[in-house]
Amino acid sequence: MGRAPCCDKDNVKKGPWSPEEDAELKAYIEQHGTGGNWIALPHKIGLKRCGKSCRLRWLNYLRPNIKHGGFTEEEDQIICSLYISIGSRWSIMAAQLPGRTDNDIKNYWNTRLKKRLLGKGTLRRSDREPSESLSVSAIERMQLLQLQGSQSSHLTFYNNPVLWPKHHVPVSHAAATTLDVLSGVQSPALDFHSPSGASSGELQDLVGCQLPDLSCYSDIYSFQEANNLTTENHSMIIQEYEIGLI
DNA sequence: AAGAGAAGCAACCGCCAGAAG
DNA sequence: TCTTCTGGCGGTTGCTTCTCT
Repeated sequence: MGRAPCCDKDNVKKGPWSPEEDAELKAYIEQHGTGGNWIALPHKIGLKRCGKSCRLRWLNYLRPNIKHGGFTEEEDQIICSLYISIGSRWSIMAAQLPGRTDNDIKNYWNTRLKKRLLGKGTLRRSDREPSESLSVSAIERMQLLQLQGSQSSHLTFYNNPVLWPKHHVPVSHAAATTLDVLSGVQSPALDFHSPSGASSGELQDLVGCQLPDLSCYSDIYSFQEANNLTTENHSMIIQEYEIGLI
C-alpha cells in the first residue's frame, strides 16, 4: 500500500546549508527543474538532505528574484492590512509582495512590525487561558483594527482593492450595506451577541445573498463590544467571513 | 573588553488536504 | 476504498549577531 518512505531521516543532514550545497541545488534546478518531485530531488543531485529541506531552501533563498530585508513603507502597509484582513496567512501575503517569501514576511512581522505597531504589550500565547477561543492572531488583528480606526483610513483593506488577495471575491454592495445597517442598528430580531441568535437563513433573507452560520461570530462580537470596536469593523469582519478569509 | 540579554533570521517540526498506489 | 506519501503551510526553535551595561 502507498508509496515508499520519502527519506531516511537518520541519513539526512540538518542545519545550515553550505555554499556548496546551495550551488549544487541551484545548478540542478536551473538546468533540470524540480521534476515535480522534491523528495526525489536530493537523491538525483546526491545531496544528503530531505526533499522538504531542499524545497524550503530553494523557495526561501535560492529562487531567482528573491528580496531579503529592506521592507519598504508600502510593503509594511500591505502586510499590516493583510494581517488585519486575513490573519497569519503568510503565503497569501507573499503572493501579493513580489520577491518576498512567506518565511520572510512571517519573520518580519513577528520580530519587527508587530512590535512597532502593537508595542511590547501584545498578547502572548502563554498569557491566555487554554479555554479562550479567540486566537492570538485574532486578538492582534482586533488591536490593529482599533489602532487603524484611531489613525488614518488609508490602511483599510476594503477601501483598497490592490490589497485584496487574488482569490478575494468582493462582497456585493447591497450585502455590505445591509450588514452595516444591521450591525449598527442592532435590529431586535437579531441577537448578534448570542450563538443562538439570528440564523444565517434569517440574515440571508434580509441581505439577499447566501450567508454562513453566524454562530461562530459570538466571540468576535463579544470581543468587539468589550473593546469598543466600531460597527464598521464589525461588518468588515462579517464580510471577511463571508468570503472565506476568516 | 566582556558578559548578558534581546533581536533577527534560517531552518525544522508537525499538521492537513489531496494524490497516488 | 483504504492506507500512505507528498507538497504546502503556519508555528516554533535555536543559532548568530547586535546592543546594552
